[in-house]
Amino acid sequence: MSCLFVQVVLDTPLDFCFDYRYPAGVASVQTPQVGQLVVVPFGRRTEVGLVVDVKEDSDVEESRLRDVIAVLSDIPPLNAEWIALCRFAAGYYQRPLGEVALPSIPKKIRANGQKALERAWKMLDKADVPVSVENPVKPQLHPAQQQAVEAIVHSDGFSPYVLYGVTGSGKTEIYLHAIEGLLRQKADAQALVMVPEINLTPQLEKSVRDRFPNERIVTLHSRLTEAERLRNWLAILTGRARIILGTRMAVLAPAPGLCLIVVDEEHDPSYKQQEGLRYSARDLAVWRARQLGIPVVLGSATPSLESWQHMLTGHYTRLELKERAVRDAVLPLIRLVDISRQPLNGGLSGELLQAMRQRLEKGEQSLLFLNRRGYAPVMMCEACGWVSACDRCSAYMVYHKAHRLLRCHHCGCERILPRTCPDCGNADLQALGHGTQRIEETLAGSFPDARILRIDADSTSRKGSLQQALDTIHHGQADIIVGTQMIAKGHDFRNLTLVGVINPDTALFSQDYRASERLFSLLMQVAGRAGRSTHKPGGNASEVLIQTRYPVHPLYQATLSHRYEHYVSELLAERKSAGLPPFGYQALLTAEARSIDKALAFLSEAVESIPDRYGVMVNEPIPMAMMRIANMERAQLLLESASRLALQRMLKAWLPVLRGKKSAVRWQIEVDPMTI
DNA sequence: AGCACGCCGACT
DNA sequence: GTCGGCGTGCTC
Repeated sequence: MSCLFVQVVLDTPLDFCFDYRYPAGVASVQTPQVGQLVVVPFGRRTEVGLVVDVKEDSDVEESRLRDVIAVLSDIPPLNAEWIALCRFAAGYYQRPLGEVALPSIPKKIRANGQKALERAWKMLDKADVPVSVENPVKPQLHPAQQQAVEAIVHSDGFSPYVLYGVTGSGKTEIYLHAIEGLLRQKADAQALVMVPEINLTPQLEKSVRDRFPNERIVTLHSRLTEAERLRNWLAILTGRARIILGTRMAVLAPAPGLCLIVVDEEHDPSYKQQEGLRYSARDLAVWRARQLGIPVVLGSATPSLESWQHMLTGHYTRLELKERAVRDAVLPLIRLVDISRQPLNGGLSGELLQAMRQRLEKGEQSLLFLNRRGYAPVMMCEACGWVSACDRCSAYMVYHKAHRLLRCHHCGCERILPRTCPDCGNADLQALGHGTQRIEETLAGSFPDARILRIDADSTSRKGSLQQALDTIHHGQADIIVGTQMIAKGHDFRNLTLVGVINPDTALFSQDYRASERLFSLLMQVAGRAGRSTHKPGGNASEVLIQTRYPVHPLYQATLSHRYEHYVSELLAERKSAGLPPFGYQALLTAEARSIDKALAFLSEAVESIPDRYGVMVNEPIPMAMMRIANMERAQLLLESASRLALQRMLKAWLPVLRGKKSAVRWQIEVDPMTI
């Protein structure tokens, strides 16, 4: 009998597979199959790998071949579609297959934890029969929702949808109905719903569980314990879990019966992984849907320009929700407060303070949104001009008053605020600008009787403290909330009728061409926090006050109507004339070294080593906007092409050359970068 | 990436 | 005389 060989991928940065003999002893337990997990010797360790091919012979020298030690025969093989997805992601984002496929397999499996596996199987079997509950209440769909659900449920093959609707227009309800319709079509059907942030999974999970009390629902995100991850992953792989909820990593869930993918808030930059395999979970979701021939729903109040353009060209179908779903709930009134010609009180305009006072008198809540934590973004000596610069980064250290600390938000280093200026000894250091802590202080002075709650990364570092803060708001135990990004997404507050946006102008002049797109969606999102439920009779409409020095800017003018499309065509025209995404494709090579010259020199050499440009435009290497972080200086090289294929070909030919170069400089390539 | 082997400085 | 620095080389 001829010996069999298997080709195995392992979690290494090496961009190739390894052949192993598949000995008769192992074959008697289980015939070799693509997608199986096997235990193999690797160097002087043993590793778990994934079989990607079974063959009659191997090109590898006989003497170098080693034997497969064991097959993880309890675990059903990962199917060919899943492997193809990993292959695509690895190829497109220019990483080895092993770095895509293996990290998505639970660590307890890779560590060959037999006990953990047994326990997980047992738990799965025990909880396999959910208790039947009486039918959940389903709200009546309005016609636009009905239409959207019909379209999704009756999709024929690959069908990408942009579900475009403002906050509160009932997108979640559409997801729930579409899931219900599609799961009903096949007994083994599975649905995947992704949200951009881990903080949003609990509330999604709750609404899904309430609606589907008889289905097994699992989550997949980075805060699962290893035991949970193993259990959930097995539930997905065996088809027991019919609904999968998760963050971007869930796009790699090995669901054999996938029939629907939902990407909620599809425009959100969090869908792009910023380290390791730098994938876009939204793009992979669309690829996966195409591969499987299933519908994919991209939901947003402010769709990405990429999706919007696909919608214009007819590649994606537009499903639109024009009103808020709750009866009588209206969109908040947006007002621009011109702060260029008026004195501010601790960063707050008279109009905003007045509006807050009114809310306090009526017992309603206000929210101030400010994307800057800490007390003041920089400290300064007015006598000599000293500023609180970080020694290790090209950034200012932020003042945190509670601990009298200067803290660098980039490298994390801290030092105590000096009592006097380190340069001239002046005793009077000034706080410049406003962070959430300082706004909180100002408010405490202006509204001594109000209950003020600050929500930012500093106030919610303990586990569960964000949820606790949100509960405080829901229970009406806070009058004024001051917060960062963190509160912009998802959470709706019933008694909140005023949102103030403190300092959004910086994004208008950012180097990053995507900054204004992001600002728009952020403003729409914070506006969505206000007045989601029916207004009290006689009450005023909810209001959003945006403090700006540029009220005539088209971006702000477009927010007044809440209609993204008023602004999006302008953005698209700009992108088109500049050849920027979605009309062009980019890749970014970044290098970091002890000195900027070394990083730049590396990039210049890298340019020299390009074997074939395939017409791709290669820009000059330049220092990055944040040039130095933690004493490493960083430079970047932008590659641009009107053709995605040309860019891919160029990278495929070039990166092996680059990897072959021995250099002390750390570098990485990012395809479709989000920020440049 | 790990984890070897490999050849030069300060310690019991 | 050994412990250990991190340079370069390999993993079927």
